[in-house]
Amino acid sequence: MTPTIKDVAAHAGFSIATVSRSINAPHTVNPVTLDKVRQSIDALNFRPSPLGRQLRGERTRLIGVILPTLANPVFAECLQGIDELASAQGYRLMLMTTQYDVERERHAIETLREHRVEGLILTVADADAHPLLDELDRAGLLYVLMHNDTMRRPSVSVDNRLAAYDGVRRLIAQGHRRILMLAGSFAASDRARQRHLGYSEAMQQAGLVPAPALEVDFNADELAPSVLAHLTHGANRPTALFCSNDLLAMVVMRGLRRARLRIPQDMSILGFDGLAMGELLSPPLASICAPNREIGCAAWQRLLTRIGGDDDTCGATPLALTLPHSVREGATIAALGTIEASTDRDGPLTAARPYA
Amino acid sequence: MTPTIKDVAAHAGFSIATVSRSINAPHTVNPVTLDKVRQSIDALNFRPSPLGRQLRGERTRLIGVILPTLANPVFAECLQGIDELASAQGYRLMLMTTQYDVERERHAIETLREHRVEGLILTVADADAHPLLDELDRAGLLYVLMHNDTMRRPSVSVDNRLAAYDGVRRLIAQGHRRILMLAGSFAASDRARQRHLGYSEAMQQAGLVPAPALEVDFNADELAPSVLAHLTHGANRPTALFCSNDLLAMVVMRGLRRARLRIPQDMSILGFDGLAMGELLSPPLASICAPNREIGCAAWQRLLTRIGGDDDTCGATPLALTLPHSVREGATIAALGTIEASTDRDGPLTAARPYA
DNA sequence: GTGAAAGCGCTAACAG
DNA sequence: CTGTTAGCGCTTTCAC
Repeated sequence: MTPTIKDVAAHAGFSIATVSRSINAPHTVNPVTLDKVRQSIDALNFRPSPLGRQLRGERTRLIGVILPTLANPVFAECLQGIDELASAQGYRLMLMTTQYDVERERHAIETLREHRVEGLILTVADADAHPLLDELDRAGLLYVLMHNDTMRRPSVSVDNRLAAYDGVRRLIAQGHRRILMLAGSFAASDRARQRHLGYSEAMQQAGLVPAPALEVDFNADELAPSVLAHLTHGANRPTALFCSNDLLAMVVMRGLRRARLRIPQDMSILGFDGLAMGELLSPPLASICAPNREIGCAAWQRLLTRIGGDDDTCGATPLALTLPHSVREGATIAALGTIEASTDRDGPLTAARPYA
Repeated sequence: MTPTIKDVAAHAGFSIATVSRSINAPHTVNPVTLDKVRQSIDALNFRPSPLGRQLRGERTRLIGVILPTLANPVFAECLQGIDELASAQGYRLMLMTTQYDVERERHAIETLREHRVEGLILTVADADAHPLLDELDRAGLLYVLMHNDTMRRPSVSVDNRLAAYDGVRRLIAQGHRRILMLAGSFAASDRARQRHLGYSEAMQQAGLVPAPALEVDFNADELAPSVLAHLTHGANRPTALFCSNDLLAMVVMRGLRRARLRIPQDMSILGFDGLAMGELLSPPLASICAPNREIGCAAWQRLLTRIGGDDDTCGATPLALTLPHSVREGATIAALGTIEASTDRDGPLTAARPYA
């Protein structure tokens, strides 16, 4: 069916070795020969099979990408970033999703290893204590994490703690004092933990009392009554919500509306992710923005560097690459009419941060 | 590094052939031998390399997926559907994106063919007259289109014309008479054309005059002044907009708001795609829903059937598989205060349709 | 500058 | 039931 190197050799009247050289090291072959070979290649429309090369121990030019889901645009955006660079540089993507299931993570890693991918770009639920990643380290298979917030492994992410801190400070600066953090069912993820830490720090620094993150079911059509009670009842109801991601923020906004709360008059909302879509909402969603596409790009670049052999593990490059976040203003946040809290001991938001 | 079949053979004290058989045809091998081999496999943690198999001409268990972009959740949802089924059935996905660029489509198809994928699932800009697809037909490489609306090729889609027709009828039933269709920069796509046909038919059937689709720049921050003029000026301004996809609808909604138009009081909006996200908007976006995940699933299943060899090209199965659409109610559509048009000669929306 | 031949990991005849 | 062998498409010594 598809022509092989043999066909070309026969057609050109040379050996397969010469054909191979014409492709991989043109300068080592007689220009006249080269020309004939090339003509045969064109005539037969020959393209060398990656399979042969791979088997020969060459680089497979394959990289594996493992994501929790594509339903969250955060990951689709990362993937977009990876794909743009990687495919322009001649690498192919093998994609697998895990639905945050550790067993599927294991399966994906195994499968991709079998396919001899040169490296892995992945997002796992919790990176720090992850036996599979330890195994990758041992096996010498290169990988770069995206979004996972850990110092122990190669990763590209924003500083989730600092980002959350910055965002919550914004809420506080707007006069909010009773601020609650909401998290999805994967509250156990390293990101969510870091974000909660940032929230807590911002609160404490303002003399406020941080609360544990309130877990919200992502997929339910309505907010659970117990959650709604937390958000609406009593004089101590929160005036602002920090949602651990944008999708959650959108679900919460819908839930609040159904409960006849107005946004932002009755409740301010701050998301996390910076989904492009959030800006199209009404009111546009205020969010702590991670540069998702860039995270994908950077992850690819780090992987490529490492594949290239520049093993700078012990060098200057830190394991965790932190990309800058930003806080996107949005009409889902309103200043609290009466500034209840003047406890802001730290001056304007641009003041010194508690940690670099 | 990774153990090969040879290592296992040596470890177990048998030939590689026996090891191979133990894996691929266990029943043909002596139980005692089998047991030993299996122990060696476990001991060495051996997993057969797909590369060897592939080269041997076996099935690669690879399928190629080519999508315009992942920035539009429509395609991410399709991909999700494909991935769920395919990876559960032991197939791997190689993903490439094209940004609607024909040259990249060509490159993607070529690349994936080189990798000996067993089939392709793809969405192209315009399927009918697509030389690359003709070439696939000739070459005998199986493929299934998603979302492309053509009768000439294997595809899974909704009936874009009928769907648009149904949606626009809904607008008409609400009293709207001046309805404009908006399309993105890929107005040339087969889908967009079909949707415009459906729009036109619904209009004409109600005695209204369909207009050409108004092209809108997707990525601009604001609506172009010329577009805005169309939408707002004069007594003949439209009261309802049919947007050829949901992302466009969202951009348009934002543009209208910035121009101080209220939705739906000043303008009704109907989208197309049924993005889950649309329901989280405020007001929730009315949309013509395509079952995107299911389209992905169905495309995979069709491909699998064809790979399986059941070449029913000449059989009963029609080339184009049409999945049912639905019209999602949403608060972006309001009934027109004064029902200007009682020209609706066709009674309720459930009446006979112009084509099956 | 070119060709012959080995071998990557595996499967599938074909012998034994 | 098991081993030997050839060969998938390719790169790469090693001779010539």
